Amino acid sequence: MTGLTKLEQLCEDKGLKMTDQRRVIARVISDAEDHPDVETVYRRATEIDPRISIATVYRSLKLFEDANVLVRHDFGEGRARYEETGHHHEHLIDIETGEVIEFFNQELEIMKERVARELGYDLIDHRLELYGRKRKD
Amino acid sequence: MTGLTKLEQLCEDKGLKMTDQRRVIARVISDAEDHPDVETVYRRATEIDPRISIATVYRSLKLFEDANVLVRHDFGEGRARYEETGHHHEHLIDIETGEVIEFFNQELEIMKERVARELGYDLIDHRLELYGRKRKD
DNA sequence: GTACATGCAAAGGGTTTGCAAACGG
DNA sequence: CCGTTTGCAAACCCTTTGCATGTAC
Repeated sequence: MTGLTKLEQLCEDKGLKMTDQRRVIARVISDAEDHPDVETVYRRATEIDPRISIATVYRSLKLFEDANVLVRHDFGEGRARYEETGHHHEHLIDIETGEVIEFFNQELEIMKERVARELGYDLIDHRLELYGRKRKD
Repeated sequence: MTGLTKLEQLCEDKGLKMTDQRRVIARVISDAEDHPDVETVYRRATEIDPRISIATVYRSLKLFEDANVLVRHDFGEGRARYEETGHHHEHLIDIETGEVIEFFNQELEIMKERVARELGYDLIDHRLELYGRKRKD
């Protein structure tokens, strides 16, 4: 028996009605090692089950995002990318390949909080992306 | 005699052909205390001179951006905002009012560089935005 | 003069939505 | 069953572009 993915389980726990389409989309995200955009999720989903429309992909991803089981990223490419909610991390984007590298730096986290506080704000969210070129030496 | 704004002067120095429209758009940005989006630049520009189309605003802003006299920002609102190129700073966006507060923190700058280097990359660009709510105490 | 800039409206890319039909709990 | 979800296509928003006309240098 092939169990549910963690994402599917999470969705069920949250009481979301799980249609075949939503299950497939949840699995695609679960299986993704990258940070796929909507078009990519759509492509991968229809490979598994062609009865899925792009509109449903948009609607499901938004639903999952609102349920906090999924995080949407906007890397300034004009389209959104998604990944499963998990441990917090930042992204470094390789400007030559588009590859996305995850990293986490505790000091950076602390400093963001501090800067916001010093400006009189509670930090609600943030965005930190580094764009770099692989060092060739 | 009303002198040229710094931005107009910069554009002329770079050899850009300065039409009336471009001058008005440059002045609008120069006078802006905020980080106006294209629509706002268009509105302010047409108040000064109605002979300006939105297409020209887009084209001029892009031209100025390519000439590095202007910086484009994407704060994830689905539309671009612009500001004059100047001293480097980051932005904190008030999630309730949309107000943009500028800040600079040397430690953060150093750490971004370091993180990229440690991952084997040369830092080419970055994006750091804090989204906060004004502390009410 | 002539290459370049403009206005207009149409096209473009990503995303959302109205509606009737299909479906999950 | 009945409210929800879906597919489809049209609509949307921001931005870009083709073309004929106008203009800075």
